[in-house]
Amino acid sequence: MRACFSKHVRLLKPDEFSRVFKNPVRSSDRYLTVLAVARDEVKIENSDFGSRLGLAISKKNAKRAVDRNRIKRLIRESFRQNQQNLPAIDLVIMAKPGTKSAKNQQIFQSLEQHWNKLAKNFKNQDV
RNA sequence: GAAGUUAGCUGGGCAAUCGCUGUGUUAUUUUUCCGUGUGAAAUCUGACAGAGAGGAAAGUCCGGGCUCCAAAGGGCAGGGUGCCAGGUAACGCCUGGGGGGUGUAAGAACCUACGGCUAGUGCAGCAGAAAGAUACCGCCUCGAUUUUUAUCGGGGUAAGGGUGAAAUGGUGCGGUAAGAGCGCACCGCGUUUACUGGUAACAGUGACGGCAAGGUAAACCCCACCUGGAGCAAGACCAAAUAGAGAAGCUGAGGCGUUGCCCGCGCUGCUUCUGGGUAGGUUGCUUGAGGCGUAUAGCGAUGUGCGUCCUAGAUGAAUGAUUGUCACAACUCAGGUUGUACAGAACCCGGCUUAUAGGCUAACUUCACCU
RNA sequence: UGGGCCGUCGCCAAGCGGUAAGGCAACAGGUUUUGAUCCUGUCAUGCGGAGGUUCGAAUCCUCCCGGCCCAG
Repeated sequence: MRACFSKHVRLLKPDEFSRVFKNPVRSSDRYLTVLAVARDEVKIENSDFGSRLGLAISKKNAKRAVDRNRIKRLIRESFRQNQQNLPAIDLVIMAKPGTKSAKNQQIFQSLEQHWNKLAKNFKNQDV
């Protein structure tokens, strides 16, 4: 699988977002909160397997547009590199107030921990 | 060379790897249409080529284009601007000039909401006699009482005192009962007037007025000029749906839209109940009052001619990440370590305002040195 | 992205050119055996910030800062 990031691996519609917010598995640390839900079986039949990503970076937590853009880009980059390790889930990532002052490497480390944690969780559920 | 002032430009560079979003070419997957040409259209995934944040993209404070409302029409109301001339698509912007003010070692510079209180109305707490036509103290004079002092009453007076942010031109001389532009000289003042210069604002000179009662228009207002409303979530197209149906009620001088109101104009029956049901996509969307170079007119803003270039177009929202190296800054004996301003397009332009590390250039002023 | 509104004490607020009302809360005192209620007093703490107009700005004007609402 290629490490690409195009439209069909993102959450696009309000319905998809609200489905994640409704009943999520949480994973959070001081920088980010990750919400995850297993994907619908029916929809998976039509498209390819894999996880999908949605971002929710509020103006409250990162006031400047530059910061918001930076956070989103870092999350996408990390997701792109790690998506082959993830199960078929929908993710929503939210920023916390401390995120904007964190360095790029710190955010990457935080994200990797989240990926590992989620991968373990969902494998256990399947078993 | 140093310091200062002003104006303009720039906004880290290069390389490697992995990605993202448009465009073009090409291959491929799937679908649809005509109907069977290896057509047309859409779609998916690759490859290659070339492109991909700003000077403020920001604040949304002005002005325009564009779109709809009648390609906006009349009146009132409302809003805006306010020395003069020019520039511009337009402006509350810019350029040049005038008046006023600030400031420096330097008249280098900088700032300026700068029409009209003699059209009318209003306002000025406290203090003060008085804040708009004024006599508290004081000064002078007349009358009465009185030996005088003094007291009371009538009148004149704004020179002096005191209050205030502000008190009716200033100084001197004359003049007077005391005073007063009452008169004169100088200075100041001016919807007065003549001449000169200037397109004009205005400036200068002379004469005249005797100063006419002040301040405040970012107070109402008056004058002159400008101004229709809403905004790309405008609007257009495609598909679904609001449908259609039934019942009841209301009115035709009605309802809806167009601006706050009145006209005018356009569309049209309206309301409630029953029942049923929802989904978005495409376009607008980037070639423009465009950039660059050059010639030319102009003090300048800017205009004109010629040549040349095509340079983001996202939509849960692309323009990135990592590494190396160079540049700069801070720390450090060195090795090295850390950091690199303000900040992210959303229909597009012209301004203004605010934020901004560092670097570069030019002009002017003063000082120092050399010839 | 566009359009609109608001900042006055810890909270709710009036005032809109002339010394910034009032209520709640807080604090102190009184009443009471104690507490609540009630009474009296205090509240130097405030007009979001910076300029300007004015003799004088919370109020008028300009520019910023912060917050809220509406439009798919």
